[in-house]
Formats: sequence, structure tokens, C-alpha cells
Amino acid sequence: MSEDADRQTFSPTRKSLPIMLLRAREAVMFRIRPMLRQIGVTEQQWRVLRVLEESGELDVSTLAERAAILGPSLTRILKTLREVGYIDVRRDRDDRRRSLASLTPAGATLIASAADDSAAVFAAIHAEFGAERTQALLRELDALTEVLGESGPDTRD
Amino acid sequence: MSEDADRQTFSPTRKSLPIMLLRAREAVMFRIRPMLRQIGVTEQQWRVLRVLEESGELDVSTLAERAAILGPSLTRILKTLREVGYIDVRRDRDDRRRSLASLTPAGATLIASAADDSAAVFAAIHAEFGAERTQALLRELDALTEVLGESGPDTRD
DNA sequence: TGCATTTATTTAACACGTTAACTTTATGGG
DNA sequence: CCCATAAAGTTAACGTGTTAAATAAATGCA
Repeated sequence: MSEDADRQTFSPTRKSLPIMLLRAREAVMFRIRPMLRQIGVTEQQWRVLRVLEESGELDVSTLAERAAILGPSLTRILKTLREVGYIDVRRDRDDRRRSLASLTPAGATLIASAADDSAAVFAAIHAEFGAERTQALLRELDALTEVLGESGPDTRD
Repeated sequence: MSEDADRQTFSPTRKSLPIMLLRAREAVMFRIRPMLRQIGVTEQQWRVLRVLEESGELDVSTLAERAAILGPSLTRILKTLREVGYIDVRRDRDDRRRSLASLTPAGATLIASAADDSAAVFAAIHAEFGAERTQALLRELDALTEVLGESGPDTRD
């Protein structure tokens, strides 16, 4: 009746890279979500605001790249953020296909109001997992992303 | 008017743990998606099938935990997978609140048909990033998840 | 036994992920 | 110029993520 599937056709899901990346991310976000909830923005909206605070006015494509959000999602997110007054969006004069997004004072204020809470969360993570260890993990994640980013399995381009 | 935000209120988004975990995952999934597309299942549906293949019949809560999928999402996914004939779902006789899901022969066949492609993708990743390095990364991700105290979306115990 | 309280799962509502198709604006030859 | 083509965003359609609330069955206890 029970399945004794022991053939090592696949690595166990516990040791699957996609799943482990997902679990680790979920564990981190679990710490951050209360703060996001308090200020009333989603995780993705927060990433967009953070990138704009960091880089200033950006076109949609660059913003999507830096916030790790796909174009169609970003279109919806920018619409929402504009409606609530956290960002401005305008057309690029030199290339009218482009949209340029930037933080409003209200958006900047929102980010500032969450700075302390955010810092506390990451301080706690550093304290529990180790600051050096966290940095090393970040470097490995970046390296993996770089290595895999070079070529794909289906290089039909 | 331009933003020269240099105050280290936040760590740069390129060094943010949540974003780097997201990017790394995206880089890995980019390699896997063509295979999933070929067999016509989503990433999440694939995880569910993999877990069932690995563990046999499971109740919904355990399945959700192992596949790293939230309950409400899993409800929808199980409905779809049952409709296309890859899984069976039945009520637990001893605890009629529970639903038990298991692979059908068709589901097992589907997984078997993708085994070689899947192995090839991970072999490529091991070759490019290093097998040892990948294992070490997996261990660190697991450790981080453990330290932060949550391994799944909703584990209360 | 009766009933409030947990536990397991589902439903509902809204936001985002993903791919394909579409609209608008730039650009590059004939 | 004109048209084909490419590029930047948006729209569309469907599946999933996330939280709250609802449903249903098991449990605890007066």
C-alpha cells in the first residue's frame, strides 16, 4: 500500500536548490512581514520604494531589473503606488516610450519611518546567524546568480 | 533635485538577503522552466508531484509543508492535478477532517519522463558552480532557515 | 451528554508571477 | 518619406502568494 520510492532518480526535495532557496527566503520574510504590514505596503511595493530611494528617478525597465520584478507586475505596482501618493511617474521627453518613476516626499517619509524597524530585523538576523556568515552567504548567492546568468540550457536567441 | 542618498539607512538592495535569495532562485528556475513547460506543469505543481513521489500518500498539511506551498494555494493545485489525472485525493477514514493525496500511475509516469532532463539541468549547475560549492550553499541555506526558526509558511508547534 | 474550543481544510478577496499578445514610439534601410 | 522592424510598456489571461474568514470534524471538559 505504501510507496517505498527509494530510487535516487531525483535528489530529495529537502536538498533541492529551488526549494531550499524558497524556504530560506520565506524564513527571512517571516521576520520582515510584520514591519511591512505596519506601514501598509506589500513586499514588492517595498522593494520598488527601496530601489527608488536608493537610485532616484528610474525608467521602468531598470526599476524592474533592480527590484527583481517582472514588467507586467511592475505596471500594476506603479499604478497602485502612484494612486496612494508614494511615487510620481512621468514620460521621458527624449524617448516617449519610456516612463520614469520617482519617489515623492510622502514615499521618502514612509521609508524613513520604517528604517529603524528594518535595521532591527537585520541586526537580529546577523546576531543569530552571524554577520560574517550572512555576508558569505550573500556572496555565494551572488556568485551562483552570476554563474547561472551567463548561459542557459536553451540558447535560442 | 537628484537623490544622493548615501546615508546607510538600509543596506543596498544588491546586498539585501531577501532580494539575493530571490535572484538566485530566479537564476536556477530559468534553467528548469523549459523542462516544466515541456511536460505542461507549473513549478508549484511539479513540487507537489515530486513530494508525493518521494513520500507517498500525504495529508494536505504535511504536503504543504514539504512542498513549501501555502494551504490555500495547495487546495487549488490539488484540484487541478486531480482534474488532469496526476493525483488521487481521498478522505482519511480515521480523521475525516484530513484529505490524503497520492500519485496516480499517470503522475508517476509524468515524473519519470522528466527525470533525465531534470538530472541534466542539475548536473549542469553542479558543473558550472561546483558540486561541493553547491552542497555547501545548500547547507548554509538550511542552517539559515533553521536558525530563523521557520521552515515553512505556517508551522505552529 | 452538551457545548465551547481546537484542528484541518477550504473559500474569498486582492496582489503578484508568468507568458503571450498588443499599443505606441524609435530607428533603419529602400 | 515609407514601410519594416525593434524597443518600452501595457493589457490580458491564468495560476499562485498571502491573509482573513468560513466550514467541518475532532477534542476537552463541565
